[in-house]
Amino acid sequence: MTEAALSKSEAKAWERLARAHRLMIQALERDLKGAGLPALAWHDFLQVLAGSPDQKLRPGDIEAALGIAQYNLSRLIDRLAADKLVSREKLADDGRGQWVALLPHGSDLHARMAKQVAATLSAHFAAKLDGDSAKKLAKLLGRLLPD
Amino acid sequence: MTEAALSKSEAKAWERLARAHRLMIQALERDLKGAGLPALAWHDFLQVLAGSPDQKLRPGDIEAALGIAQYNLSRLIDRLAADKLVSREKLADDGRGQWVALLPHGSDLHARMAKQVAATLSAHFAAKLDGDSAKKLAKLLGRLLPD
DNA sequence: GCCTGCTTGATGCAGATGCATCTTGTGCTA
DNA sequence: TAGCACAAGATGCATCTGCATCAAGCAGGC
Repeated sequence: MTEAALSKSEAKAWERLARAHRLMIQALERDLKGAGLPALAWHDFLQVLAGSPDQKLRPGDIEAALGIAQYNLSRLIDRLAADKLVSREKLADDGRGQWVALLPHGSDLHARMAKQVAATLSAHFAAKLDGDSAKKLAKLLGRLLPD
Repeated sequence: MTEAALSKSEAKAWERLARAHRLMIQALERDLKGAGLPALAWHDFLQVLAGSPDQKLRPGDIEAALGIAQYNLSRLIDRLAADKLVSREKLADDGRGQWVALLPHGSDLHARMAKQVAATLSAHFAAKLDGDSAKKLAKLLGRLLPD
């Protein structure tokens, strides 16, 4: 950190990115709650599991996919498991590890949540991006990501 | 919420937006902590105050500017006030209201935090946007915001 | 086999957030 | 001016997050 001049447009881009993100998150949480569904974090978690080949993953993989902390994930699994949405299965060949597997009830819930999330994204996000704006936006945002 | 089909690029745009935001927030919090500075929320709060004409604002204005909840802001002010960064001043003409005013110590802290935030944004955000990408990105994101 | 170090996941505790509700003060209206 | 609705903030309580640390299992060298 020697000198760190941010141009006007760079500062504005970050400001708007943060603001757009906050507004969308608020809309998503509001609509989920309005539909009597759990918080967005549960959707994201279930989504990752549902998208995996065998409907089950190691905690470390979920952690990486969601970008959340280990201790945080551990307790998130606790809560989902308490609701019979997922199950923990001990690994056969490594006594430390476990699989987190999606249960039918969890699959159901994911479907309902995904539908609501898609509806909110459609109404408050996609609807504001005409033509190929979404594609352009995705491309620009891609530069900010690793790889 | 009848039918809510999201196109591939729309879904990808949102996914990347969320991911880029998360990574930047993590970098910002990490670097602030590494520099022995408070959390990003304090920076944003101080920033709003520092940018106001008289270095003081009504809680409602801060709430709107930051997009955070009233009860949340109330306690955030508690913490900043406890550190002598801001002061609460009773309104003369309305016994319910108050001004939240920036104190010298708060102004100092804001300057240091802003410097660190700019450094992190510069290194992890701006550095990845060449040419007029930042401007294009800001423009696209602008469509997602109200007004 | 046994010590050492590493990996996986859990947990006690403090701080932050969300939610509902309460308190205090204003202004309007009858 | 008494009553009532409404606005501005604060607060009790439950949940969630962050941090440090811990327990259990594994792997490698000796």
